[in-house]
Amino acid sequence: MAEHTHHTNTEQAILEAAEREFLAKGFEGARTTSIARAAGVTHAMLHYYFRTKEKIFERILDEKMRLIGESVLTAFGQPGLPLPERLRQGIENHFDLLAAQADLPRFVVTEVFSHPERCEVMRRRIRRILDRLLVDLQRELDEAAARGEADPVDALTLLLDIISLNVFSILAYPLLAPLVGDPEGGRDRFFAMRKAENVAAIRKRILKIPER
Amino acid sequence: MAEHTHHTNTEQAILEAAEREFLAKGFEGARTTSIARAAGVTHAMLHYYFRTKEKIFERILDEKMRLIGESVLTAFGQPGLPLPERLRQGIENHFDLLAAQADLPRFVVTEVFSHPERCEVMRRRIRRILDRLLVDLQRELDEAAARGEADPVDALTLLLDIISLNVFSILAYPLLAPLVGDPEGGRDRFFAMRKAENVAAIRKRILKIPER
DNA sequence: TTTTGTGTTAACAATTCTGTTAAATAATTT
DNA sequence: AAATTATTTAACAGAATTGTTAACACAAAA
Repeated sequence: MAEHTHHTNTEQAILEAAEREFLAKGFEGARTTSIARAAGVTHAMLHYYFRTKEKIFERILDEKMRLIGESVLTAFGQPGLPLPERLRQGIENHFDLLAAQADLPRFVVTEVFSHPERCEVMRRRIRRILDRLLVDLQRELDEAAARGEADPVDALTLLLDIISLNVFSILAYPLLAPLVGDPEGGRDRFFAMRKAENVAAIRKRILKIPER
Repeated sequence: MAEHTHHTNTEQAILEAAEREFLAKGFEGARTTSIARAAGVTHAMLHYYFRTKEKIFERILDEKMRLIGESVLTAFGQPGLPLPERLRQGIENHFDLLAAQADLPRFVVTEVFSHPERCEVMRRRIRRILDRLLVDLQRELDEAAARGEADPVDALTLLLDIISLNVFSILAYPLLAPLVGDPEGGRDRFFAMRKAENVAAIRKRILKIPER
């Protein structure tokens, strides 16, 4: 039998089990009894610490929404490098952050994108982050364009391109992996390929069109 | 009251209601009673025509998986055009097909990506479609590269780039729309912008790097 | 007209799931 | 130590959900 007494932190155990359950099955699919079992506590404990299933879910969802937003900021918010290098690093960081939590994008899609009210919450977070990022990035893009080193591009557009490429790569991995590479090289190989491609695609996106 | 007798096609009514319910709420979230109510039939009729909730769901899911795969094929499977034009048309067709069924990508993500066995089914469909497409497309890409009109690119890689950009645009629309354009121009404006950007990005992806 | 088979209804059975409660146990304070 | 507070348990209540069944209606065939 597992330790059943004196969880110095029952609350934490519940949260961790809940995170796994909700990420794997979504809100509707998750079962509170299953969470309790996985946490090694009685079913009633869930209602003692958090009143309802919804309350537990909100804790998890909030944390994950924060993480998704944060990943964009920490990936791209490093000024001081030359533009191509900054972009390359940003894309790779962003990709790696997502790859480290590969079930996160699917969770956000299923739980946020379909619920307008949750979209609103997420949107406010994103807005704050973009406000910090875009001005800066746009300036760099404009400067590079002025120097004739790059085509003029809208910063938000470019960022959406990056996020599209990265998120879809992670999201669709279970579907795509066997299509692209060897079956046993697997995950790492696939991720390496897609990461490189996403960098290459964005590099070219800002490339100055050669005059004839 | 609605017509309650002699539905010449009760089965169809159930399927249509089920499609709406499953697409909106997913398998776990969907309620058979809710489907019955929406179809205007008794709850027991669902079990008369289809034995279980699962059976109804499979019907819908199969149809939708087919549609997603088909959209790629019908969009890109039109040879005989010059490469850049063929790509532009392919991307736009694919985008439009998805936009016409905007809740489809989310449905596939929630219901397929998280279930390995469903992934396997979907993968076989995709494989068949790609086999028909890729050889042809790769040849065109190679020819263009040989003529010095384009950089050499792997066809599957390019196709994944396109699908990433298009799918994410549709998928994340509820989240992104207010971030990008005016609030009232809304959906059409957002879609038009993203579609144009995706074409532009892929165009540049195959662009030949200018020699200095 | 009787029979037969399909479609339909209403009520119900069985399960599952969330949330509650009262009592027991441990920890903390006084 | 006594009292108070916090945590845990076990049993249960209530609701919702899927699936079943027996009776019924109606059409077409025999």
